[in-house]
Amino acid sequence: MKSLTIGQLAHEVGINPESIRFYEAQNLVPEPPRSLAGYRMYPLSAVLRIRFIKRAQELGFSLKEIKELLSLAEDRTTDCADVRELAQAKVAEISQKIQTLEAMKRALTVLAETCPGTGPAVNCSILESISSDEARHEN
Amino acid sequence: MKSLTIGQLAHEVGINPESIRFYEAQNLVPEPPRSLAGYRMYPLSAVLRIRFIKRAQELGFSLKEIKELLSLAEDRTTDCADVRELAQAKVAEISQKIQTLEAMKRALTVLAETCPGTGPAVNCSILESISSDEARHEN
DNA sequence: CTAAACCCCGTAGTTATCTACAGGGTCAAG
DNA sequence: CTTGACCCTGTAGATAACTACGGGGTTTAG
Repeated sequence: MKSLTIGQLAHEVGINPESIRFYEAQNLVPEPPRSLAGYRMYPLSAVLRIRFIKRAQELGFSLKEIKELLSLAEDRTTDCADVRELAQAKVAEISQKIQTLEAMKRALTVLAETCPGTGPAVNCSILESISSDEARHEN
Repeated sequence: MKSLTIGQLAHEVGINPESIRFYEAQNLVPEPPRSLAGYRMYPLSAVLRIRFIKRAQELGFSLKEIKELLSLAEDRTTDCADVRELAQAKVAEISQKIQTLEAMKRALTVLAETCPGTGPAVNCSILESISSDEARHEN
């Protein structure tokens, strides 16, 4: 067995065939050769490519960024620094998101703690606080 | 001046009129009375309501959740505990997101540090690692 | 030989949160 | 009384990353 149908490939990597076609349409996966009947016949290397995509997604890269990573990976003249730059930019972006979430969490935790936890909500401190706080950006 | 046109209200809270109509369509803001010409005429309290929405968004609530918060806030029989529960659930959700992001950040940081930072990317450790790592979920 | 399970293409729908038109009416200033 | 800034409705587009569907052909197991 030298090649895989789209279904076999999808099964192998744990996504569904439609997603693979979608990746193809987005130029993340090259168009594979076709069988006589027009079926996509994937080389085994396609498994690696899709795993790369999935792993990069887990690391927080968007498909657009993954496309960039893939073309860097394919270009023999790419310098490591280019790749590292993308990685570092993504780290910075993730850090920023974390900061924002931490700020939201702190603010909400304070609210939840202030709430008496029982009694009519008419004077619930959470609702009051949401109503009246002028955006205290802690980030 | 007892009421505001949609443009005045929008200006007052710093969003644009289209968003207010959108909130109305989503039942986050009640339909206001209309002028003879059919213009929306908002009571001053609409300012508070939209500020509530904005503040809750900053705290990480989705519009759907905000709708829930608003109806809790309006229902005189609501108990504080119901509100606190929503807040705590949101704190948990945010914590989870933070954890995921922390894991992504750690993994990516390791990659970026391992990368020599120069030289051909053919054997760039980042690309290699993305290719071969079997999803090491650290979360 | 037939029925299930697969594949094809193209288009449309999903979720969230708006934003942008198009094609009209209205109001205030000069 | 005209011009520009506003308002109306309804529909479509933006973004991400798929998912579903309709209406077909193909392959394979029994």
